[in-house]
Amino acid sequence: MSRQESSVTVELPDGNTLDVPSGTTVEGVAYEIGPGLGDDTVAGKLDGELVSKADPVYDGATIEIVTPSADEYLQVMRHSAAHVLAQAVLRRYPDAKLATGPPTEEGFYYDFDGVDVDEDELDDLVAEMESILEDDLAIEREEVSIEEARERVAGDPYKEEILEDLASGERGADEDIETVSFYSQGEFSDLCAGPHVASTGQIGAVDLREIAATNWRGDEDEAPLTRVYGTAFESESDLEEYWERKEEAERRDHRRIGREMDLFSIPDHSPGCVHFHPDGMAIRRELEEYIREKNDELGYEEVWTPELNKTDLWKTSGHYEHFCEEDEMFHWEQASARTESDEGDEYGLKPMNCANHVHLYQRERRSYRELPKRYSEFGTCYRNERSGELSGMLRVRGFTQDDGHAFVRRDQIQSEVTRTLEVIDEVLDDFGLDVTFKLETQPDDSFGDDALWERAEEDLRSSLDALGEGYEVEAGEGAFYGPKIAADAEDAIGREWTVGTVQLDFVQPERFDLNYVGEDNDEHTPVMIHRALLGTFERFMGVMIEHFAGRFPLWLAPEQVRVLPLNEEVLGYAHRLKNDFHADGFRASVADGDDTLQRKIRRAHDENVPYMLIVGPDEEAAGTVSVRDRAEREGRDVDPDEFREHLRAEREEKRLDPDFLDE
RNA sequence: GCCGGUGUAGCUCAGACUGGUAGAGCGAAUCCUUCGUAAGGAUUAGGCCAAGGGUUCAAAUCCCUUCACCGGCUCCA
Repeated sequence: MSRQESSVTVELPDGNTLDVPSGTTVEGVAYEIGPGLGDDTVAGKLDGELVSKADPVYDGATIEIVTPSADEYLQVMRHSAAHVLAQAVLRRYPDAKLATGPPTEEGFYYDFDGVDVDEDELDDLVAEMESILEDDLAIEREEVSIEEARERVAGDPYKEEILEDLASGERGADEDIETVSFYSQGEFSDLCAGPHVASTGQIGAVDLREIAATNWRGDEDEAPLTRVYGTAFESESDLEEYWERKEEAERRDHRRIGREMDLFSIPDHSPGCVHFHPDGMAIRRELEEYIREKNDELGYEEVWTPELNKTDLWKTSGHYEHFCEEDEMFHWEQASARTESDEGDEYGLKPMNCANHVHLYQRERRSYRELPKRYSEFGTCYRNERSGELSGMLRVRGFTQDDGHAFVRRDQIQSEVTRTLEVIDEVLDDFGLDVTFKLETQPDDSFGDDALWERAEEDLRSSLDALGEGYEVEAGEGAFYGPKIAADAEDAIGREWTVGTVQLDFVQPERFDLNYVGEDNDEHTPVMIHRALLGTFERFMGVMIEHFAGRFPLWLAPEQVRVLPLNEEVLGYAHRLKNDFHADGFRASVADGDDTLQRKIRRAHDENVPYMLIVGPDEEAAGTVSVRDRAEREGRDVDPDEFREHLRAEREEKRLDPDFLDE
């Protein structure tokens, strides 16, 4: 292929290539393809990166044209909406200093200094923004020299900083930069790489969500800023739909449902520590039993080790150093007045279970024939998470992991990890959860040498490949002792939470000097695999509550069947039915208060009971029941034995929704 | 931890700006009602207004401190 100085070649999404004169912009390429496309061009993507339509293309780039029908359009529009917000804020607060205002997954935000708004004023700001949209101001791009840009941003400390970073090539700029771009609309102008829509009128609908505080560059030591969150959509109806989704997320909030269904509480006297109420514990017990079965299948031996250890243990393992750096370990010197010794011993609450399992491994001399040696434990750990991090059951200080450690030979790593991943996949599938695997690699504060890390990451990669489900890589997110695979489940609000994990650890076996006697009669160092299928019972239950919105599958439901007697005459029949369910291990009750039937039904629905059995004199006489499920379906003249048999199957197969009344 | 907000009955919230006897709905208890597929009626009980300090003749209300929670930032299972 001959390539001249004056032309560049770009690759189009369909795989074809196009030669255009050097310096041609994204928009120029679009016109080259077709005038209609050119007219529609809003922005472009060069090698996947969103750029302005005025950006020149470069040789070898893969180019995509962003038009109003593209997914990226929303992002562009929201970026423009952020500018409109800044413009509106400046109209009301002329002295405000602008920091940054990017689009986000859900909308956009803009950070300001010198703005003191409260939630009540958001409506006024929205009105101001809407008037800017109505004015349909043209959004214009301007390329200016660094020198001129300096003059323009003079007195705006944050913009000055951004500009200087750009000028010195620090913020991702790969070449010397001579010019920067400004975007302006009406009296407003902002240093910005773009891209943007052509005019403010093209932003369909905007709204502001909330005010939050942040710091310049997200750094606590930097200046505090006020962040205003908003969102924008192409139409009012899309915006309304968005708010409905937010409301749905709020209705599903596990803290709200947990209180309403009386599942758990986190009292002020133990922040970050979940108290499981009887109904919440019923769910946890099911989860525990389920995981025990899985652990049995995987060949784990269940153990229990204490929460309290001397910190010496954690100093050997490296946890002490790691956790104390962030002040995350609960530890103290225990005064020893009784022994009159000068110094007390230092104790701590375990932040992880692994060191205790190492002790169990280490107690005996191990042969290669014993490996993999696997210990599992529902171990309760404590970490002193910073107060601002705590969040219901999802982020806590005291938590119980469905933990397990496998001590393996190097040649066993891949099959062991793959098998564990398969089971995690299977487990999360039983809950109907979408899961994404992430490979998290060596962090900055890692222990152990790089060659070990490389090898460990390679092992995990090949296990993930063997699983064949695809995965994402998160660089630098691994544990300090080894890389890990995180199984992330998505909650109702679209947040992803790490539930299961598999972590490789070459470091602790060395620090504890673990070994086994190999076939060759020499000592070898085993590798530790840390893993959890659900992660922690606390977090997993929180995710479950939101995922099911409190409408748990039969096997997890705190109350599975409620018998609703029509009147006092049939109380005896109702209780006999309930006792039959109890005999089958079901959680069942009789609504024997003096409420009306309608009221009893209403309550059972409010409490998300999967099945209601309504019985009156007719049913008693016929020896039948009337079944109603929480999806408001009804079935009359049902044989109770047949129903119970169905229930056993529904429970056993962990079906997600009551299906006795399915057609 | 940082920035902002909130804390009143078991729950959801009025009352606070402008200091002057603490309110409602739901829930609970009791009684009436004995009911056929999402709220029958009446009565009663429930609060050291998060905790501590201050201002004042007087504080749920104004000020300060602490604690907890919520939303972000940052950090993690």
